[in-house]
Amino acid sequence: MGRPPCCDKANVKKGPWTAEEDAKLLAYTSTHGTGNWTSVPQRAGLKRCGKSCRLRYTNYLRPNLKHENFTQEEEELIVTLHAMLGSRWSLIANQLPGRTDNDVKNYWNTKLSKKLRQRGIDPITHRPIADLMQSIGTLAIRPPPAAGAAPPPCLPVFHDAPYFAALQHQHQQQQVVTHVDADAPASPDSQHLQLNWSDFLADDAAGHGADAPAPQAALGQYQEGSAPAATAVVGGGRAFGDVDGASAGVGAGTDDGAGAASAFIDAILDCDKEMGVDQLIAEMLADPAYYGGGGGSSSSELGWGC
DNA sequence: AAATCGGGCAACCGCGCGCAG
DNA sequence: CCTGCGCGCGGTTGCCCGATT
Repeated sequence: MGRPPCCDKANVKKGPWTAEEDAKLLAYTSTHGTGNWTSVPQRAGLKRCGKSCRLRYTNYLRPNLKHENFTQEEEELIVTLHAMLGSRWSLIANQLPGRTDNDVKNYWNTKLSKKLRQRGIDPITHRPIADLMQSIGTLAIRPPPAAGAAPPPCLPVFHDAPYFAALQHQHQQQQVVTHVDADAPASPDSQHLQLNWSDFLADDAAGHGADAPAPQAALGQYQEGSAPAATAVVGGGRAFGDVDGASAGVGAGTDDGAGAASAFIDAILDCDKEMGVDQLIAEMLADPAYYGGGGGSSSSELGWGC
């Protein structure tokens, strides 16, 4: 499936770029700009796929790119944004001047995720691994559905009132950890920046509790650009979506049980379109309640870095 | 000194989305 | 409305190089 190759693979060079190729591409883009990438190889005299040219330019040749190591502040920002956005590397990279999505992605995969694991934090959900295991155990003891009932959903069923109540109570104790203090105990403490997603679960319950049709309450708050609602939505969404294993599974719950998880997805998509994610991120980062950069804790106080 | 291993990073691949015809 | 195309994204691969045995 998918679109056909953008170029004749038999006649294009692959593999590492040479200095000569770099010079040709740079010379072309500096005089003609980066318009139609498919025509760039031919015009620049390169036997490369246009896609390859674009990648080389954006990840390596583009002006103002930083090639030095990531700073402590950048590390913290990446972890914070990953907790909010997940693996949306281009959005994260947008907040890091001079960094590309590939840079951020590689740095996360090779360094930051390992750092988090070493601190006992799941790099996907940003929650303590011990809490995650406890959550999985709680889900596992849920009674099986009655005969003839719909197949079990991939996600917790939020309109199942007793189950929801128990789950909500449990998650009130759980938090999304966005910062790791290398010198502190692994368990989150009050000094660290934490994102509570139980708030969103509460919104979800209030908005469409036992049999309400749609998660409008939480979604509405998010669309207004409210930092607390938005942050809580993100935290809950990541937690459930990734525990389940794939984002596709988030929407695979029961019809009216989409609840928190689907509200999260809808909210993200709607906000991307309607208000621009950059603006949202800026608002969130400006709020000291959600990111220490606005005041409160400095990098040194957090002790980030190993 | 040679072989092996593992980390880091550049590059590739497949897919979704938006747009124009 | 449908189709094809270009772009951008996230996931993955594979090479390079330093560390270790």
